[in-house]
Amino acid sequence: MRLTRAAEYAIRCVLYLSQQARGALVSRQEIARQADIPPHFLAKIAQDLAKAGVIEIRQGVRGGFVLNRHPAAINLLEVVETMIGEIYLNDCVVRPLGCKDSSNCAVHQVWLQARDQLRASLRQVNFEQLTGTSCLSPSVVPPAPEAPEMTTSNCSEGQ
Amino acid sequence: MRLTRAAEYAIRCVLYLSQQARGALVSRQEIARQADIPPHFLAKIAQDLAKAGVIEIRQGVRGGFVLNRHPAAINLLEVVETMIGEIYLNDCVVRPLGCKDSSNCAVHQVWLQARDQLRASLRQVNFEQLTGTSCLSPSVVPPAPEAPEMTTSNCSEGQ
DNA sequence: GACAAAGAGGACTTATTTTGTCTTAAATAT
DNA sequence: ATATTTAAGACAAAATAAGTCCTCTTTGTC
Repeated sequence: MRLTRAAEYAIRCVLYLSQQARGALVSRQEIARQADIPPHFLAKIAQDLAKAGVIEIRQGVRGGFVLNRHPAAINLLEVVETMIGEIYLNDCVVRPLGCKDSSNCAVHQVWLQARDQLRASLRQVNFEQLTGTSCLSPSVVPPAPEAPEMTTSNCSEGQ
Repeated sequence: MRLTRAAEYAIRCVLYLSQQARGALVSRQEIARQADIPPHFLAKIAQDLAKAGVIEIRQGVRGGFVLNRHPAAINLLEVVETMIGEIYLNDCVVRPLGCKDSSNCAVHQVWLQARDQLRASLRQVNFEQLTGTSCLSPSVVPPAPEAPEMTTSNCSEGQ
């Protein structure tokens, strides 16, 4: 019942890109370092994000990732579902054939509605909104101010 | 991001008991058979449900499980969280220490709200409401009418 | 054109969680 | 007493998630 790391990392990656100058190209290494994502894992995640049209990948010597759209045009649900597929909370929802008559099954209905509600919530939030005050905000993460307690603590993480 | 089988089974178990006469004692074997739950797995699940005060377990020759409260007094959230612990959708929510200032982190807030919404939805539903028309309803599951297509198809399952 | 830097793509490994089984012990009705 | 039924917990298998590695391709620079 938890978000996967891959989805977490994807959020952080897009968030970091959203905080850069519009159209800025950022290397994988930089993002990996700043957002605390295993570099090779980030490579995979980026590929998925690129397929979904969220970012553009530039190969070659001065390669890296660029945000493909304005942060306001990317919502949280899209990034999450790019990584984990369409959200569904139990099998009954995704395989209605298991129910003889899903539309009449009360249990089914509850989960279906909960899922829709969750998806709607995430869809409402875009990355422009998130850039304001996130734990990855420019004022918080960069090189390292004076390391008050924890060194690489980002939000949407915790450990 | 999915409900575990254990939680699914717990829902089916409580649902089945809710559909019996008030205070009826049902053997583990019967529940396992009717609700299509691996018998030994059901034993563990029942223990958790008993600890949570949802059911009572009677040992010995004519042993089995009894619903401890009226179905209207048991909500879906309680059964689910008995099995999987308190719902949280990402680590940031449960470990706010990972954020330097969680209350200001926009990402954190979104997930927190989504979680609360989900929990509220599940809390609103009790098992009296669910007994009406579920795929485990008495008219659907019992011995086996004439087996139209699928033999053991319950709701809140699918495969 | 050759070289070096950076990402693509996929195979592979490890870790973690979930699911399920089995075995021995305890309770209880008859 | 005995047979039945669950308790409790160790153990095994399977599934999923997380992470790493290796080879290939792309592209800027000299």
